[in-house]
Amino acid sequence: MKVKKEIIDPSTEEKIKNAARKVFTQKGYAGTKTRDIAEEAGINLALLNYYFRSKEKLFDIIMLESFQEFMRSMISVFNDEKTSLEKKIESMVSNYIDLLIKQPDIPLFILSELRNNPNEIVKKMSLDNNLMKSFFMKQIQQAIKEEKISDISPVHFFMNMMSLTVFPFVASPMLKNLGDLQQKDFDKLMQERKKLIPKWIKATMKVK
Amino acid sequence: MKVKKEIIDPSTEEKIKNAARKVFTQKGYAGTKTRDIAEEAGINLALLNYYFRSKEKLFDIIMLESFQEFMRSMISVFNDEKTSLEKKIESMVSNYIDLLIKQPDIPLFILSELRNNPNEIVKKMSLDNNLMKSFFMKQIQQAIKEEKISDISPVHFFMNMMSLTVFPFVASPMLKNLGDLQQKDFDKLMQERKKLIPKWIKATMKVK
DNA sequence: CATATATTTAAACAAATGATTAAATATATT
DNA sequence: AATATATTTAATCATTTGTTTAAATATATG
Repeated sequence: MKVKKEIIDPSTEEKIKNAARKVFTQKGYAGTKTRDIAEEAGINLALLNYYFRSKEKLFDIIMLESFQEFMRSMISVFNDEKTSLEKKIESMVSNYIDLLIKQPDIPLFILSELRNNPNEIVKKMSLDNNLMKSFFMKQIQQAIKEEKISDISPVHFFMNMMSLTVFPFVASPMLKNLGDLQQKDFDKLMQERKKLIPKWIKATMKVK
Repeated sequence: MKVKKEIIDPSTEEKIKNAARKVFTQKGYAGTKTRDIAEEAGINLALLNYYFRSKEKLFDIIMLESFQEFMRSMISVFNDEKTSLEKKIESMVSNYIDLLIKQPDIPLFILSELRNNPNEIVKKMSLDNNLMKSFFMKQIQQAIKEEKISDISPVHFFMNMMSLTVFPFVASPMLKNLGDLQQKDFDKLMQERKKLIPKWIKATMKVK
């Protein structure tokens, strides 16, 4: 084992990461075999350990990246001091649905892995970006003060926004079955929700 | 291996099932080792196979029961022809939140296992209880016709109800971190939602 | 009580799985 | 070109893991 390579072949390393992202996301950490990743990447099994030392270290990298991607849309929007509360909700929902149509199984991957592991990554990310102290939360508190929206814990509104946006993707296998929907029908509903969810959120915010 | 026992000891069998339910729900199928279950149940490893033949068969039993429990609240409420649409929403949400406070990790268990397996159980259950043909859906369609609620696919309303109710539990590890909440705070919010969600749903139903 | 049947146990097996090794090949450096 | 370094490969290892076996113990039945 060399400590470090002076020159890396990005192609092989990337092939492994891409394969790992795909397989881990589909099957979870425990359900993924290193041989699955090697096969998916079209590389020799030993290369996985050569480039990433262990299954766990590779997983940590993939999880960190997935989590960052999942949070990125939110964070940039939340801390923008120029946009109104309404605009924030609109762009958050729209950004998320676009992301989720492209990568529908990121949330379930993150949430199901989080279940077991009080993951370091999440703790770190949460500290770095304390939601409760974001400009978004200040705007909600201000709107409550001005009696523009109802006096309910702002966390409810955040939960509602995430729930309405993310849950349909998390539950899509069940919802498709229960609702008798094809993928095409499902995607159409999700597109509709881009415009509907902001309206719904605003309506709920006025409920006493 | 005997084909069938004439007399079974319900105590041992139940111990295994209870342990299996706990471990499978926490760690998922792939993450669960038969030895984990045996240890949790306080029984000899071989008894698992003696009573249930294999890990997979035991899992199928647990999954079926969990799924049935998850659907039961919904189905009985949905097909009741005596209650109004409003009352249905209220009792559904309230039933679900009570269930989820007691068993918070059932939904994530079901959804994460469903991700891989286009499970037979779900297909069967869905056929038996076609949501789209339930009395609940007829009531929504009727309300749309009478212009009491907005003309949007009824599936949206169903999604919204499930999202607002179930998602906070599925995402609780993340929400607790992001929202800086203790378990106590979280439970309090969920109790508040029992009354809030029905109001929110009704508000969204009038959004054009 | 004697015998059959059911349950439990410790030990072992076979396959799967994460990781390593040493040799072979490719690539860079002088 | 010669040498050093990096990458790739096939084979192997050590553990883990689901399952089975055969013997021991408990329980029921006649």
